[in-house]
Amino acid sequence: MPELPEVEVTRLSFADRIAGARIVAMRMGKPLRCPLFGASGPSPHSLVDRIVLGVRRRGKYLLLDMSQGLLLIHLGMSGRLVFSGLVLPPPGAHDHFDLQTTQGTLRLHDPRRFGAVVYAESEDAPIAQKLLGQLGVEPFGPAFTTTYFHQHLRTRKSPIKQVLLSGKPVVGVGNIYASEALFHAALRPQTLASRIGRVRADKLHAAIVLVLTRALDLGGSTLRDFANAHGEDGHFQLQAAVYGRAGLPCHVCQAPIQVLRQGQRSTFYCTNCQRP
DNA sequence: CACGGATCCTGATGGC
DNA sequence: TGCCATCAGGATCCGT
Repeated sequence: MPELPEVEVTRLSFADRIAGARIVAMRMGKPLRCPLFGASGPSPHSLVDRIVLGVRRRGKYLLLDMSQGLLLIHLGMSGRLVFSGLVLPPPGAHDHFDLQTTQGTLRLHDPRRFGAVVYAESEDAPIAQKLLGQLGVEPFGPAFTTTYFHQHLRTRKSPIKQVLLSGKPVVGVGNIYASEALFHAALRPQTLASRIGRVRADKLHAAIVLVLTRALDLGGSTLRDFANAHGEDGHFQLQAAVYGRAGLPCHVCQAPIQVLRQGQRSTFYCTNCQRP
């Protein structure tokens, strides 16, 4: 479900409410992408009585800082977090993690189980480094400059759509926002990244920031089931220019939006507005 | 090392 | 209605 805007919207929807809470209990359901605790890690019970200090985000990971250690939470394709001060209903078949605190319960619902909840002693711990260490720069951070972006693209031989999805130059751009950013930059998704010159790289850089910012403002995209931790839908999908619009007229030129497969993912674009 | 493909898992949808 | 194929917001692993 979640690309960077959805993850950030989720974070904003419960960070203030959980900060300062004391952990009362924890429950795990079916296994997720990574085991919660490594072989030599603490027992689940040992999280009890730790204090939640706050929630940060790195790429598509949420980092739940505690008085000792942190939890890395990833929503995968189908994950959704709920945080409620009320008593939650008994966990369903796809509720794989509950963190009960003095201020409410955080619950991960993830039918496909591509998500992850992982404990690490610190951000420098091996497991945290393995998950976070290779990530590209933050799109809203100072390291994401036009010069850096252009230099990175020059080294990549793949189509630009796949380079964006790789998360190497910049994190947080997933399948929806990659198509959207390329549309706003007037770039064909098949264009080899290495063939993109400075001017168009700068344009794509601006398009990425613009699209992610707009999606954040609109509360993310709700395609099938995304909701923030309050249970509220996002609205970006209502104004997507190309994503999910195969065969429909381009809002700019009326030509039918095309769809193609790149790396087993659908890419949407306008042949007329976007050039190789 | 960089690339492309297969893979993890469940549910929704559409064609026959 | 049932059955099968395809697709879905992500990331990792494994050949080449």
